[in-house]
Amino acid sequence: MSSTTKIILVDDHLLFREGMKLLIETEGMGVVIAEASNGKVFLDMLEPLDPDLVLMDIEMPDMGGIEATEKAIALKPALKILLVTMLDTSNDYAKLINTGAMGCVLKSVGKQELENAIKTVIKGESYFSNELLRKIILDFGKQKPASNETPDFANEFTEREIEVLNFLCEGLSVAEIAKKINRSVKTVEAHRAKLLQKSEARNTVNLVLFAIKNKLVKI
Amino acid sequence: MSSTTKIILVDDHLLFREGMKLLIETEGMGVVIAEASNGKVFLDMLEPLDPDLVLMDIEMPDMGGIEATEKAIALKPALKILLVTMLDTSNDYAKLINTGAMGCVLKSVGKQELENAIKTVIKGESYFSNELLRKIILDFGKQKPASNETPDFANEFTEREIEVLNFLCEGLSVAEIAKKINRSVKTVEAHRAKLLQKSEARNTVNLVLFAIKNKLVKI
DNA sequence: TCCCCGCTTAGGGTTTACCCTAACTCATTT
DNA sequence: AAATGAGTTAGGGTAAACCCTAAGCGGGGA
Repeated sequence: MSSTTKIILVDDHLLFREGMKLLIETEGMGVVIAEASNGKVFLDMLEPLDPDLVLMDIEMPDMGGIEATEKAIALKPALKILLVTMLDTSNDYAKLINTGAMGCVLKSVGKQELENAIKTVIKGESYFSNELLRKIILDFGKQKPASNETPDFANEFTEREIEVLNFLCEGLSVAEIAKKINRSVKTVEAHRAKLLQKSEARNTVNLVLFAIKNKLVKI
Repeated sequence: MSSTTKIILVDDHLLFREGMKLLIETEGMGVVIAEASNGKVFLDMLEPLDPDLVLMDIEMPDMGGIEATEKAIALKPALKILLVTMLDTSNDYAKLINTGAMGCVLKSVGKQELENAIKTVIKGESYFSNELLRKIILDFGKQKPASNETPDFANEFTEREIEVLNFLCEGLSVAEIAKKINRSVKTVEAHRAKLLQKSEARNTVNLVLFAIKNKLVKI
């Protein structure tokens, strides 16, 4: 990799590609050997051209950067792809991490950071813009507390039913639960029957799966 | 919050607390109104002292920073906590995000970044060190593909057993499974019995919970 | 080649789960 | 005061789950 880095640009905006090409080549970051206007065009040129690095936009017609990256990595696992994206609210940024891309920078980065990102990725290390990292972390953080909140279903069950449901989800038998809450086996069975009815489950396994899927219990 | 920021330091190393206190007060970031050597001591002083900000270490004896943060936030949801940690491999950094802490910085940060972090958190925004963000993202990225791989337990079960296990985890009864795979009810029951034995589960619910916890099935 | 062992298959018998019904309590309504 | 309705309690009977035993099949080793 001591020779010039061979780069393919993938972006649906010609102007952006031209600007990037000029920036990359005047700053000596590498040489742009090809350009593609979407993921499909890029995948067709991947085999013959064998680039060192791909700068890939995410929002593109026909095939976006996420899908194109996944398919390209499936073909060439060692290929280094640096995603380039705008920071808006429409994307699921956490998804970027698992595409196989070695990094992701914002379109708003300066040439210094872009050069840094390219060098880092070429070295085989990953590079993600700090702003992007922060956004992913915050999104990630917001999801969890939301899922910790009591879902709608919780209102549909009585206290006893929830108590029994929790024991059932720990794997206890009805007899064991009856002993724990000092009630007859038949009573606990009745509570479970109510739970089955309300959750439209056909048996205890379905009930437990229902509770897990609706996050009524912690496992 | 226009007056001086009241800060509690929580760290088991006296020297670190003294250094931090000196740094905070000479740089005018706030005033350290109390110090605690672990999470328990801190929680006892939280109610009477009512701090604006808590600088909390993670690795501490008796009660660590993660648990202390969760308990403190449960008591005072608006409390601003800035975690301070070393960047090593033993921590599950992704866990930090859901503690309720408003931020996390590394012990290696300079006074400029610390001041920045404190001001950001006091404003009500979150602040996480870039190095830490990067580590979390990388861990997060590594986990996903790993969890898609077949776990160790998978080798312990035969093909038929795995087939039956998957149906059981969908909530099907033994009779339904027997019909699906064109075998006698007794045969399917025998497979389930083997599964129960191998997973040391006492009943089907426990077996399903075992499979879910060990990621043997997708739910 | 024969033996051994694990997988798959299945039956008999006991325990538990599941369904239907129903009494009692208590808060709310008429 | 009587009626209503939901929650908790529990029994009786049937279906399913669960445990023990065992035969047939097929691959690997003495």
